Amino acid sequence: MADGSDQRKRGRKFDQVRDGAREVFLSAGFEGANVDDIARVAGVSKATIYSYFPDKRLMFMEVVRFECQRQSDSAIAAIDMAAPVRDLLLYAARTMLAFMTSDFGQRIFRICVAESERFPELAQNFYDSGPAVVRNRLTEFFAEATARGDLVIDDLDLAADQFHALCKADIFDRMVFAQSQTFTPAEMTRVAEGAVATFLARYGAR
Amino acid sequence: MADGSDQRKRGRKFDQVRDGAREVFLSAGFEGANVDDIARVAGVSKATIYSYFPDKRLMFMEVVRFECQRQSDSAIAAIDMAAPVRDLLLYAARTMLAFMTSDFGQRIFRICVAESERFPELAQNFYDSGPAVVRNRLTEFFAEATARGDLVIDDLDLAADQFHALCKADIFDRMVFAQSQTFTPAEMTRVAEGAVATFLARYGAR
DNA sequence: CCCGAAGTGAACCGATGCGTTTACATTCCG
DNA sequence: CGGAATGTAAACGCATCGGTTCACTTCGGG
Repeated sequence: MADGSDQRKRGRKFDQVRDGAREVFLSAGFEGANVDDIARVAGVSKATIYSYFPDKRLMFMEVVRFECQRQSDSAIAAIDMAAPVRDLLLYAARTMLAFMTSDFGQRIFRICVAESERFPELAQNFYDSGPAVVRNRLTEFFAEATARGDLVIDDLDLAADQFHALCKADIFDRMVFAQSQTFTPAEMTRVAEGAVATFLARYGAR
Repeated sequence: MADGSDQRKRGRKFDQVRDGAREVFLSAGFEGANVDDIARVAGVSKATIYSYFPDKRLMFMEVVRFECQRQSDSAIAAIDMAAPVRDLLLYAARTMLAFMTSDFGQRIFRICVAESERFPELAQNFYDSGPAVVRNRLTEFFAEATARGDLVIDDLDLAADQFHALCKADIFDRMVFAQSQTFTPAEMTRVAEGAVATFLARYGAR
């Protein structure tokens, strides 16, 4: 209800502000982001910003909330429950790798870690609105595949976590410790296929 | 040479300063650390600090350098090349998990991620002075075990990375996204044994 | 015991950055 | 058109924090 597009008290430039804030926060973190920069990037005056948000902290929280919402909406990526196990796993591995190595994935991860003291629920909210959805879907699939006899899994949660972990092998450490930002398709294929092979060696039906 | 204990120009309170800086930097990060706090924690005046270090940045780098050195010295933990494969893997898994979940491990990881822009070589130096040592040792062991016929590994590096990744399953996400700081022995045993089981399912000789 | 080196504590400087204010412009809508 | 809501630009107050200075005290070796 309300006035048709959920504008409430937001002025005409609300989206500009939020998008500018998103860009600056994402690339500089909370502490590193400068409100004057946000105003400049958003193409808006600082007074306008402060007419929307009482302070920088709440502005940050709104950006995060909105971003989690966006992610949540798009994370409902269908997983074809009937697909062959190996195909599905490979698809899931590639999807996770693609997100993890994406610019957004890297930045949001860094922010979650860096601001975990200042914003304790940030990381949890982010995780719940995306990665957790995928993980639950995967667990669900594992349960069905186990029931069908395609997989043999005793600890479903551990299996899901192991698969996720296997997908990060090599790539993750290089991202964090060697500041590699880009990875070739070949590198990602090697890791994804390796993850599937190891996972199936343990949990595949003989 | 020099004067017996490598004191160079360092005054009597050099260690106090470095230890205080270590404590504050480790718990607050570089930006979050306040020089007056460091002085207070070190039990020293600010002027003394600035008689040792030209600025905060170099003080931070000295702390990191020293800490990497310490880690490097203690990371040469012996790995018994002749031990049964399963025992060795379980021991390695427990060791990695213990470090990763330790207070120091968690803090240093957070700093590496948070300050990677400001100090690009920080993460690399840290990694090289500890985790890389263990990883290389493990790769070496895998090569020998493969030569002996105890393991069947085609891509040694990927195998090492996968093992490392498997050891972080579940635990890592809970640390980063749910801010869990402590884990019960049972939780760590579950993950460690799961990692070894999955790894051997793929790479163990039949 | 003496003297120079090391350390102290507190005030101070300058930069940065959040948030406010004010005087003015633009936009929207009846 | 006309007035109210929305936005602008720039200056300002104020707190924080890195780094300096200075007058004074403490320490330690000859």
